[in-house]
Amino acid sequence: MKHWLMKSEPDEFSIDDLVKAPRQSTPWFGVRNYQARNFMRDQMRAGDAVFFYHSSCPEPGIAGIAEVSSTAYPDDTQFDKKGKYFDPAATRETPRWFLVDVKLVRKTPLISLAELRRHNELESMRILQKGNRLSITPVDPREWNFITKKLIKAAS
DNA sequence: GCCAACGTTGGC
DNA sequence: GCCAACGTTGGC
Repeated sequence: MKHWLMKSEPDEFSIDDLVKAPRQSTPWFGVRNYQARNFMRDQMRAGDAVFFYHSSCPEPGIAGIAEVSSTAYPDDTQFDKKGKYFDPAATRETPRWFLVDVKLVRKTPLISLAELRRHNELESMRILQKGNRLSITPVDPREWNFITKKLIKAAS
């Protein structure tokens, strides 16, 4: 089982939206970056663990734990001519963009970006590197354990 | 709103 | 294949 961090802007889709979603699950639509797509398409498996991260907001940070709940399949929004995720180069026969379903495990107290930066154990996390913009990144198991067993526990 | 960092596009 | 220009991300 792998561990991941997936960013979402809470104005678009927050941890509370996931709590309220049917079956507390959502297709992770709208990813338009090849590296992030490849993680979903090639490496994610049902049962993989996910940090749900709030970005581009007043208090960025980890807002919950989720899990991958499907293998990858084409992102329907690429075919929607009216939508903002439309991709004219994509066809039903050869889709360009893929997604996985993500299901809530539990909402957690917010572990802020500032808090994450405070710990040497996490200094190599992708999310903390300067210039990092990738919306889906792998998380080292040791970092996963540190965050869940130390930070989230202490904040709960 | 600013701006640094990064990814993509397109002319050559 | 190079690289300048452009658009986007995301913290602050």
